[in-house]
Amino acid sequence: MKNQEIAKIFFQIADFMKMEGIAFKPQAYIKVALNLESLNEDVGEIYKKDGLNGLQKIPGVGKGLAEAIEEYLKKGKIKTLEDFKKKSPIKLDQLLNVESLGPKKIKVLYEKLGIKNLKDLEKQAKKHKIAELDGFGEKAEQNILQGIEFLKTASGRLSLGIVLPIAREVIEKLRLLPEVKQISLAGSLRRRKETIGDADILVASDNPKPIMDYFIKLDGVEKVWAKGDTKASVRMKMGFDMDLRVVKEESFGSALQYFTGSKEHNIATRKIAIEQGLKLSEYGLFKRDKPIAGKTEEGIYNALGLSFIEPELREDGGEIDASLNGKLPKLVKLTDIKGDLHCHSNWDGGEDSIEEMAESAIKMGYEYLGISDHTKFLKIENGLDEKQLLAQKLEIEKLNNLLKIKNCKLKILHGCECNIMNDGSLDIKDEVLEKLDYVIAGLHSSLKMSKKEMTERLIKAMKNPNVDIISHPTTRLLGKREEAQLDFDKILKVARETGTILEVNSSPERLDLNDFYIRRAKAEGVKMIINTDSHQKEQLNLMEYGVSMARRGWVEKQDIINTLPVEELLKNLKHK
DNA sequence: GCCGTTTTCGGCCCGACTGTTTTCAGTCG
Repeated sequence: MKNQEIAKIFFQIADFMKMEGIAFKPQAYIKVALNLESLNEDVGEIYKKDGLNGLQKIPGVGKGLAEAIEEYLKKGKIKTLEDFKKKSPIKLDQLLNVESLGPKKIKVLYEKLGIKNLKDLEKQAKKHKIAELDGFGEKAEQNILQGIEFLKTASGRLSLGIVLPIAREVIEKLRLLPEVKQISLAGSLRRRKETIGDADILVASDNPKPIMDYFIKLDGVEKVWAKGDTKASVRMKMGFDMDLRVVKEESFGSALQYFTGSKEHNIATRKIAIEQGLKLSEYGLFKRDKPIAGKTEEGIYNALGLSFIEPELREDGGEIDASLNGKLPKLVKLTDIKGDLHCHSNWDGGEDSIEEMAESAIKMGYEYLGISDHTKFLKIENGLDEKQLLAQKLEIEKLNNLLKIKNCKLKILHGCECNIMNDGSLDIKDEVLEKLDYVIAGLHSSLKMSKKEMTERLIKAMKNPNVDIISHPTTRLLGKREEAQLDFDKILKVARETGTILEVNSSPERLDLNDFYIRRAKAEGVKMIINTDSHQKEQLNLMEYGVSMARRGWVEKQDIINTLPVEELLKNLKHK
């Protein structure tokens, strides 16, 4: 898929143009780059099918950019970018990562000091050459040096699982201040993107000063980037930035809408406002200069003729049209989840016993808990063999009897997470798999196979009548391991035909399937299950992350089988 | 560079904060 490559080039061209002071064109490139990034179809395929005309059907693509895409498809490069690079040897994408540097300043740094890359930048800053320049100063030089340090220590975005709990802690502390009338997460965190650049928090108050003062002195704060009357930005010790913004209560809804984004969603909603002769900003929705909405987000959307759009959908991925036409999905909720089928016990080296896991599940109000320990191929995880699985079955029957006597509604289901071998066979004999309540199969080894081999391997496993669920289908580890090469269209087709359920793995380091694949799976009518892959009882709480991904994938309750009561759930499995 | 039932030309979302500019440009979101 060339989409991402072309998007990257368009972003680079836009940056060079900004550096040259070219107006408006950069936005045109950026818009198309964003659209390409989120496009489900391969531009190469579009071009093959419908040529330049097909390309021009992509929003924002006109004649010029269609030809640029064609040029890349044919030659693997785009002359516009090559020319920019020839004209200036600046490593623009590298330098733009430095906080406080933009295209204009980078241009000055190159012209006056010959700075081309991070190394030059650091050298000149340490020699105090930058502070001497017109338009720069001591502060600017310090900020550059700190920006370089940050780039060395942290590599940009952190996972949702790290940032969300910290941001929630900060919110709970701020909420205690008497000046705070309302408070909410905003930005990508509220939209629950899988990785977070910085955490945004919005507060409604008439008296911001004490809030700002308190915020910049919070425990987790390492450095204060900026602090004004209504806005402050700090660096957290955990390696990400947190922004706090305070607005008046009458603007809280419009500010929340604005700061939740995404940027593309905001541009789209503002356009709708403009079409209706209104003006939408973070301060409210205005008709001439009179506010007609702003207190609540619902009020803003409704005044624009839209029904409320859940934050997870606000990516300009069709949610505005769906809202206009009353076609928004009724998203699955955490409280819809009735149980968790991917949990490990101390039988395979997990931390807690089946009984302890069950106790936690009871506390969570679950109707069922599935124990699915690793199987024998995974020696490093103490994988169970056939004999151990049968012994485990007896133990679970015993525990279920005890639960019944205690009048507990929880039922423990017995499964396993068996290993899909290189040839697509499983590491546990079918006659034992048949005796379990359900079977999960997962890829855990030889993850670098070719696309064709990997796809065939997974398809063979899905065709096994004992395999109900495929765990973490793409095997990616966020920020650590690329997803396996798979022909996802084929996988979806076979999943639907065989009734195999795909897992949405809630572990924050996996989030696999991700939102993009989830939406495709739903579109193909493939059923999914949201599991935690818990290796200790506390991890049962990670369910919300998987639910968030599912919501970002436009998924409704009926698409997820563990929203069903236990008898219905079992009926939806291949296992009989 | 794109787009259009107000336009094929003239617009393109909009505001806060910083630093060094004595009135605002650049950056960020």
